Amino acid sequence: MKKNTYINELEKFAGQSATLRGWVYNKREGKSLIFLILRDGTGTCQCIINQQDVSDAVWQNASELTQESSVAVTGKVIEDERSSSGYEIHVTDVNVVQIARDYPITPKEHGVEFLMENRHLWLRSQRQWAIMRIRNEIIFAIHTFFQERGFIQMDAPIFTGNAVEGTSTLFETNYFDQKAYLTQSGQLYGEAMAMAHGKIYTFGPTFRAEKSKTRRHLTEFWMIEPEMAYYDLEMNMDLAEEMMAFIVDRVLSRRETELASLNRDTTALEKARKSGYPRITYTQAIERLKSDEMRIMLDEMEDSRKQEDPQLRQEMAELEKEFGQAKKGRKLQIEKRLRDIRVRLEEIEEDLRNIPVWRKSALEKQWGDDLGGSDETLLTMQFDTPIMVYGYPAEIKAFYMKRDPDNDKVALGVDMLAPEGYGEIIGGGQREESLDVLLDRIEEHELPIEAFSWYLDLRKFGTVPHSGFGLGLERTVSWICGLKHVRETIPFPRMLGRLYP
RNA sequence: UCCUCGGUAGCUCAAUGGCAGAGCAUGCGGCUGUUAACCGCAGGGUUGCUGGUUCGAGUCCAGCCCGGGGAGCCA
Repeated sequence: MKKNTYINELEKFAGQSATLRGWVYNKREGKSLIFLILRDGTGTCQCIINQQDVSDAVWQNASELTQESSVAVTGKVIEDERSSSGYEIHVTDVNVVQIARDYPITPKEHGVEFLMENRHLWLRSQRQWAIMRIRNEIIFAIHTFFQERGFIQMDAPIFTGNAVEGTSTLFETNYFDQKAYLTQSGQLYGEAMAMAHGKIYTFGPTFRAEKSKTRRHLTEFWMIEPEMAYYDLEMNMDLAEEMMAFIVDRVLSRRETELASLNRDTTALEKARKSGYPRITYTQAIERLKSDEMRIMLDEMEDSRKQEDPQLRQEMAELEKEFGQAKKGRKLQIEKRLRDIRVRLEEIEEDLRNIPVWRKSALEKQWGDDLGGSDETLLTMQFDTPIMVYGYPAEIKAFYMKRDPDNDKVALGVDMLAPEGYGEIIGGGQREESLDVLLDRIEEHELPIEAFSWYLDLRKFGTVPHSGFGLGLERTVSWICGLKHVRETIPFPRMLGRLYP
């Protein structure tokens, strides 16, 4: 096959003839002109077929093309503002590879259920394309960040013999007639690997069998877990925020086009591209939640939703009145706006139901309670960058977390919370390095000590202070892309009730 | 598991308990350097399933199935 020319390198071929191979994204047809929007994986480009410039056979080929038909198009590359890529092809030849019949995803609007059933095809659309390229950039940034700092990537096993923290619900499998679980965290293995290499990170899938149906949950998601010997909590937090700032900076500088095509407001991201995120203790977080300022913020939220509702309803009534005598184009506009208003009204209704619950959860919070999703959202609303909350009550944290030497009730754990309501994207902390303390903790948590024999060896043979954290890839992608749901951040999401495609 | 909203044409959605509709998509015809192109015509329905109330059910009631959002739990 002749060498391909890709749409994202068309500027090199300006004025020359080139052959693009790809798929028909859309087609507009006239009497003697066909406008083809071709996509090839690197971008989209408008191709113009003028009946006067091509043979009858080529014209015939072009008119038979349908959405998502595969095709090779040859023509002259011309700079033109009217094309999405800045260049267009004045076509001289069209070679059809396959004509696609009845492609289900039209360039119109579709519902979530339909799109999820067609995820294998949905991935081809502009928006999903942009998200996957940003996901890739984030993955590349993570590897670059750690590799440049001397971290070794080592992966933890996916089959494990025991439930690590004893709390989560895990997927159980039959491992040659023995019970095995799909990993919920590679951390304990990460600790072993850090004792061999100093600084390591794992990058792999993680599984949770919890029946969570929310925009932040998947049953299978990817987690990055660095683990470092001779690192305390503060060094751990420094690393976490440097990594996050590095990721954000990379995406902002290298995926501008993709962010723009997602309509992502980058002003919020700009503030996160440099490290120095606010750090507050768990105790300060509780104080904030119980404060007068929080109560006022919630009251204001409630009032603004209550005001917005009648305004939207009035606008809706006016639009519906106008609809009858509106022209076609205006009708489409009105329908779009009406849909947006309905979605917003549902959100308002839900917020108004939830705000009293959030208020109760926040204002009645006691030291020792865990922070819920709404508490995290309320806290992050007071900042415009990610924040780190550290020093949690030891009782609500895992057995391996080291306690504050100055306060036995406090564990040296840290969570990073993303702004704009995206919630926890990092969870981690300093690990307990003392054998005797760990033995006590395992007993307190009533965990089977046999399963942790190898883990305890790490404390017997040259134990050192060490720390690490877990970064949730999909939540990070979701925040950076400004998405409403993590299901769009992974090619084939696995969620409650979703195993196809 | 619980709370909450929903399921009508291939898709997105309308329809006071009273003749099931529109736009898009598809097919045919027309028109245009078009940008979700536009204009005309046509085909397209077990209103998620089962039962009940009623002269009459897409609409009301009960149960079930499927989906959205949230709680708990978490990244």
